[in-house]
Amino acid sequence: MAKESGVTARDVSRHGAGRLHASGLARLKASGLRPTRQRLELAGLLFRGCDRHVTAESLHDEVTRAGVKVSLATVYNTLHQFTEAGLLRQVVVDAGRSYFDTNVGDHQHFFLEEEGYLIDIPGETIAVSNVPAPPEGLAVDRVDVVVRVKRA
Amino acid sequence: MAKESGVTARDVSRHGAGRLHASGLARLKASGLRPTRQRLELAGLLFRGCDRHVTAESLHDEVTRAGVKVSLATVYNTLHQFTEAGLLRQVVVDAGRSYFDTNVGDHQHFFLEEEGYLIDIPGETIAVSNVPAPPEGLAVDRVDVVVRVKRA
DNA sequence: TCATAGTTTAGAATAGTTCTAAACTGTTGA
DNA sequence: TCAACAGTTTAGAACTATTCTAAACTATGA
Repeated sequence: MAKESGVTARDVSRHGAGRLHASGLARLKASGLRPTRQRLELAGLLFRGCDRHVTAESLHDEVTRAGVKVSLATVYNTLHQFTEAGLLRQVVVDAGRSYFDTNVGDHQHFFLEEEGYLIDIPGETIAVSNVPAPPEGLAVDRVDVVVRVKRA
Repeated sequence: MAKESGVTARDVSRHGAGRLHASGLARLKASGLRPTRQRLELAGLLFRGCDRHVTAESLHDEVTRAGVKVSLATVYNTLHQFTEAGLLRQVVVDAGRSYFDTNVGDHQHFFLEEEGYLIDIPGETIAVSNVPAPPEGLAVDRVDVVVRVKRA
């Protein structure tokens, strides 16, 4: 048999829950993260195409429900590593729980507090103007806009 | 001796750490909150004029350092009651810790993550335009802007 | 002054997250 | 191919911020 690279077709079919696509593996490699079973499964769920908002717990539930065993600690580690690598963006809308967004482009959010639910607002949509210069010695890192909404 | 109202001059001089001003007492009364020693002390610290940003812990430290004994649970209760009453506004900038702002008017914030430090940006300064209509069944409650800054 | 409803509190409990150290696994080089 | 090693995962402990509980306390109105 040919030399095995880190992840084989056998691995994929054996742990197929989170459809491995090129993008998951490619993203991991590009970030210098070893393509382990756990990271591939999580990447498979996160990057399967549509933009997603997850919490550590929601993602852990999801991967578990898919029949894959990944510890909650690993989910936390992975979310942070992916964020570090620029594959995810952390969204702060709730003191007490962290959300991660697979859309890392410039955009903002609607946040439905009652349900802990986020909806993307494309970056070109909202315009924030006249942001004042920050005090001496500080530089703007990012401008976050959260449109808090309620059931009408 | 004349009938004592809830809070006497004696109370004030005895527990004087947080200079009782009309505004603290008046605010409590207007909100239907009993002017207890604890609430008056906390109101005294919070509403002494300048706008302030506190966390439960920072306020608890402050009141404790002032030589006044108030439990942390009471600080939490009080911050929430004041918020409920519209005397404070809760600011979400950090998943994991809640900030409360004595400025309840329309305004936004600089947030220095490294130090957990907030700076007000007056309401008229920043303009947020083209906020899209929220999805069917939802109504905009508030638009929060957080300008995250770093030491340059 | 008394009764009562509202308030405070210590300490236990909880939620979300991070840490630890031991077991495991992907990768590399021979 | 395989040993060795660095990187990874994990269970469970630990930690932080916060909320809960139930008993003691206090402001208020009669």
